Amino acid sequence: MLLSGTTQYAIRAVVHVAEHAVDEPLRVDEIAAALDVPRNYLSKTLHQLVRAGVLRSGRGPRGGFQLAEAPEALTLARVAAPFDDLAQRKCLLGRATCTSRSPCSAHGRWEKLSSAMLAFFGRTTIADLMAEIAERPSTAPANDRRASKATARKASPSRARPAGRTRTTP
Amino acid sequence: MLLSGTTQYAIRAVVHVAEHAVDEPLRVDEIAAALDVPRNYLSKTLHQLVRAGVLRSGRGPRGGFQLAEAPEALTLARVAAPFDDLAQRKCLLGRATCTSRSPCSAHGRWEKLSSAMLAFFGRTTIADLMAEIAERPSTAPANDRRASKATARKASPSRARPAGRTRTTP
DNA sequence: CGAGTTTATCATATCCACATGATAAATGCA
DNA sequence: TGCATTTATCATGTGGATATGATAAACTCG
Repeated sequence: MLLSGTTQYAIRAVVHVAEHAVDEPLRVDEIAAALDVPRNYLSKTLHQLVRAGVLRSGRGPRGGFQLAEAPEALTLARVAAPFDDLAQRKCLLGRATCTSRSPCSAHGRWEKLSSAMLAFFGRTTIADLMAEIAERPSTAPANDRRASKATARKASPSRARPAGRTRTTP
Repeated sequence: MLLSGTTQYAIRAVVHVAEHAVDEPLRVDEIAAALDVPRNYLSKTLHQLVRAGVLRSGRGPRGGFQLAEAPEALTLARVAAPFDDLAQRKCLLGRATCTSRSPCSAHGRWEKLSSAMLAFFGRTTIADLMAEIAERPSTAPANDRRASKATARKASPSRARPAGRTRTTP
């Protein structure tokens, strides 16, 4: 795999949180069920994302996970960082020191692709991956305005919560 | 890592064989020493390459490993195939079925890069990675000329062989 | 043939990513 | 305050990639 399983969990989880934890935090159980991923393992993974400043968490009733920043600010590189050293892929043959000064035999040919990959992870954001759910072109917004999500407010809560007063980002 | 450690061994080993096993086969001990990888593990790895039709092997005195085909015919994809399912990297999030019909959230954005990667492995050959030793541009290429090594043809054989009659590809 | 050399293969060992289950700690609320 | 809820953490298990060491099988050559 290109990314470790844990990193894939992390990206999918953060996208899911970004999409569904708009009003109130989302609990691990819901995320794990939605992604079909082991609950306790995901819990640990999410906690690492909290420490990395990608998510925020709270315990007890009304606890759960939310984004710590706007999805447009969360690059895949940031989400993957705690689990995967992406820069390591710069050398195809795994040499720790593979520079243009001391290149491995594949260096010159691989360089362009590896830079493109790093750029991809550095530029693609969680918001980019949310696009397809957000899109709802009934009124046909021309290009990529996923802001239209605002119209479809509050996608049906998968599990009925006591439905207390809605807390809007305390 | 992008490629598994074993795959990296395999590529480096095949390049080494291509460069040094021109007259007579090369023994595992020499390859393992040159690459600084565990001998028996490499032996097993090389054997898989034999079964894959990348290398040829022989036992006993005058045994060892040679290329089974011209280095121009050996793509990285072929060398990596026994160890690594490169096509699996087509989906960033690891979904088995991730097509344009049923795409993961990253599909559209990742597609171009993943195809470029597959193309790279399908087109780059062992000969390409030998280039720097093979090249002998006595007419001075301006920058980055590590090719000057090439002038010192046939780097000293690390271990003296009985030096019998040279057998040229039977 | 028989001795020596070299790959092929087998039986284990080690390490790490991934996962599980139980318990602790924090939080909200009646 | 005390109970229910939810994350945090700990102890442990499992499987596969990576290695190791020993033995078997094939080959060369005197």
